[in-house]
Amino acid sequence: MTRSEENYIKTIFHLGRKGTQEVATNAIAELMETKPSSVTDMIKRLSEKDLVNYKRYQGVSLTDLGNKTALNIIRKHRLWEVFLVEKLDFSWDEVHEVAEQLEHIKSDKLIDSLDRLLAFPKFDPHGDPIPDKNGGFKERDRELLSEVPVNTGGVCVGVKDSSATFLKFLDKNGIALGNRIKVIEIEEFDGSLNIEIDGRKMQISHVIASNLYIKARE
Amino acid sequence: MTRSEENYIKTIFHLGRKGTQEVATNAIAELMETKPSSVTDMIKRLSEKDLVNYKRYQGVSLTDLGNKTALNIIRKHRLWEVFLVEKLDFSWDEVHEVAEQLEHIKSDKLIDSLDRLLAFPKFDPHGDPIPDKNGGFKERDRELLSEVPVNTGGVCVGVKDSSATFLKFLDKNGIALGNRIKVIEIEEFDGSLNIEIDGRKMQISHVIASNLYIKARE
DNA sequence: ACAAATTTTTAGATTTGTCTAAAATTAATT
DNA sequence: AATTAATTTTAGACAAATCTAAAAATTTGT
Repeated sequence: MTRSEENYIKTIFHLGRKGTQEVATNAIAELMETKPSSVTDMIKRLSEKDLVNYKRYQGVSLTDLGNKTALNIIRKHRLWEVFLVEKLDFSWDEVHEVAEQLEHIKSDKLIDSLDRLLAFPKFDPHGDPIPDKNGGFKERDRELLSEVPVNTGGVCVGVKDSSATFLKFLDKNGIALGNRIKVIEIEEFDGSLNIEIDGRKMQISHVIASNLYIKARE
Repeated sequence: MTRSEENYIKTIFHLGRKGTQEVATNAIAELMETKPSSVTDMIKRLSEKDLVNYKRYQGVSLTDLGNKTALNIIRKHRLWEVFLVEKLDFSWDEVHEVAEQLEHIKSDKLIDSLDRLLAFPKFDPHGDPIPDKNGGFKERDRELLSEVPVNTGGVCVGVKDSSATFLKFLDKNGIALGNRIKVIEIEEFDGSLNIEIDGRKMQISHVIASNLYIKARE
């Protein structure tokens, strides 16, 4: 597998999660910042290799092999992210770019040893689950902060948007994974929330709340 | 810099160390297991980028920029080797292949943090020196075991041949960096050596001795 | 349902890095 | 010094991955 093929597989995986639909050529092109015609070319190659199911004009989906491949790349990406934060003191907004490179390194021994060094972490620095060697992982029970009613709350366990911009904003406002968050009031007018976070009161916009996951209430 | 360009620069650097001569196209092709015509093509590209000095039919040498580039790649390669051995329990014959991939990862912060994690090592697992951030490094005073006279010795500090085959042979015979080696007798007939290594007596061929470095006698 | 808009694919070109085969240059040998 | 041998370069071709521009298929809107 070339680096480029791996990137396409990964993108198709991420787009495939959302809806159960086939993934559109244009969606892939947009996310990868490339042209639809390039996507079509690559899809054909991936189809030859039995990594995707493809019928002209009908979008694309991963085969079992493609799915397994995607999970392996994601496993590597997320393990490297943990490594960068835990061992090299990277902040959570700095890890993505480097992990994008490291995820393509080919060595089973390397990744298994890394897993061991990190004590087999189950989640990456953004709260996303890390697939195990066989591609298995359990999506943690969680819900968006914007979805819970007033007077409930929970521990912050992940972010939906993991862009550097959003993560830096959270840092600046002292919001991090592990914080205990409780919704005090929801503003009718613009949907902004008054919350209590680790004892401290603050107000956040609806957009912020809709990108923060808290552990689901049982 | 593309991966391929980096590999050429690295190869030219290694070949350039040996003699002070310009490096021959054929030598590069042989070491990289590619064709001379491909080498010529690439040399032209590197020349355009001011990484090598090149005159047709006259061989090639690194510019200052090329040299700096080479040292940076070698720094990364050797730091990753230390990481693999120290943190991930790789053996010294397993590190090269993976380090060949890792050396191309682009992130100054990554490599500086790695350097710190490893406590700024000065030598890699084969005893080769690790250049610092500015490309500076001191070649350790050392000599080949095959060059020292009877009854002298020293600590084993490096290997000349770092192929997996040779390293595995050393493992099998209990020879490792840090061992104290003394030459007891040199066989006239085939140049093989009777040595004492960490108290234990053994015989090694001339070829073996000419690939083991010991710390130079003052 | 049919025209318009959108999406997707094809066709042909480009860049990088490689190759083979042939030509040019340099080195070696007698 | 002239011929042979070895090395190096050129010329032309190819695969991977991309692009632009145009054609084909699908979806949308009225």
